[in-house]
Amino acid sequence: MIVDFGRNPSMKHYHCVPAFVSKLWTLVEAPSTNDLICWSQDGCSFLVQDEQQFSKEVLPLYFKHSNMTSFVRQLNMYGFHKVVHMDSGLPKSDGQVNCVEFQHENFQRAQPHLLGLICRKIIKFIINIVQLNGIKGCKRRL
Amino acid sequence: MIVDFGRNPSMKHYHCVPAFVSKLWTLVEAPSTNDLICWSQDGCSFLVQDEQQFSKEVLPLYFKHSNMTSFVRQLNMYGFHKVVHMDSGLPKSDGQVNCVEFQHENFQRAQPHLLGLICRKIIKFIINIVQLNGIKGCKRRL
Amino acid sequence: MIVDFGRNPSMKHYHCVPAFVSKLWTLVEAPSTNDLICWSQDGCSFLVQDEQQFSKEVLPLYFKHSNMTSFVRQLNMYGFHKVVHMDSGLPKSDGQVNCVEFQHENFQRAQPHLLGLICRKIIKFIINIVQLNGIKGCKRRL
DNA sequence: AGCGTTCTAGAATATTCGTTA
DNA sequence: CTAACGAATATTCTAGAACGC
Repeated sequence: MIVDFGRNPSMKHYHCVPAFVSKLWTLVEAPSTNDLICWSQDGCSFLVQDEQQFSKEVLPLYFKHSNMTSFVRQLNMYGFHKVVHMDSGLPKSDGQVNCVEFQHENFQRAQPHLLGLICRKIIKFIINIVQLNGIKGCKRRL
Repeated sequence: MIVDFGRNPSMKHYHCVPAFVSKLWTLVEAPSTNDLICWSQDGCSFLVQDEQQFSKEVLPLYFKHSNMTSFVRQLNMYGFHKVVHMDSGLPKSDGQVNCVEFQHENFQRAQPHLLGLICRKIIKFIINIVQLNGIKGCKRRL
Repeated sequence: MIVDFGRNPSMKHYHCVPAFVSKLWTLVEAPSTNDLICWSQDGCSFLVQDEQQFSKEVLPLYFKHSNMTSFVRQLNMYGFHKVVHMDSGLPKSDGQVNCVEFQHENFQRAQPHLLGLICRKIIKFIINIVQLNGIKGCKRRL
């Protein structure tokens, strides 16, 4: 397995590592955004320091949106879990920024070889009414 | 059903008309881009005059991409069909721009009340291996 | 039915109108925060002009949190729907702030008598007749 | 027992890439 | 050859579920 540590978000992603996971790794590693997103001290999780600035400035560099909620939906989709802090939900004192932490057992600093183990949860089923382009009709119209 | 024909892309679209169809209508109607996308003469189809310029300049104003292929995929998804021209496939002479034409029986000039009849083809099925967070385990970790 | 239009968030809420709905009405009506949350032009929906500033400055005045996601969860819980705009998700030009719009058929300007019709969705929980510890296990770990 | 807050998941559309007919 | 489709991930809006009050 190969992981690309390219400096810009246009790096390739390889077949064993989903695009999201590859981008996330690059994102957390990137020194230029370490003030907004970085590894935790022990390297077993990552921190987003200022959710609002992060979503508006960093997310669109890697994804087609700037919504923290979409980012979190993807994290959950890949099995990441929020690390809940004792003071979450409490009002912040002045100048204190919020801090969000997420964790996945196979997403750890200096352990890129584990990334291939992170997989997306598959949607269980979908249905139903298929709009047929004229059931007996031709599939091509001139 | 209500469709908003507002002049700018910030107008709403309502639940009976899918976002794509609502955007497409606005796009074809918009006078500012009539040189790139417009109704055909009889109003039963629409034309894209310069595929390249259209995809790079117009699409990102309405969608999260600038790829003609993604636009076409959506058109097919909603039951639109390409109108094949006699000279398609022939080499273009200098200065002649390509022209693409698409059609849907419920997408016609001055007939917005038909838009609600245009519906997306539903994906027929999806499968499979669900990553279980520990089958017997909890769904939430703190 | 009585609705309290009190100026401060400590107003009472009355039995026919849930606390959340009562607070929401007060919030939208309040002139002091009209730059962040207000009625739409036709009075059939309400707008949040700057999601980030709104969540940090206004929400904690009325609720025990400052998270937009919690606010939205409540809105959905009471049957409100987001009104999707055509340009949603597209990159904003300079100085252009995001705008979120929500709607409920019984939440309209100058129609407080309708508020009593807004009710919370009932939780559709499944009763586990037999407590199957070890099989279904706990759903949360501490 | 019901409401409020939080974390996670469901469900539908959107985007991409590759294949089919 | 190419229009149309399959299939997977991505993004969005809404709902499920746990827990505290």
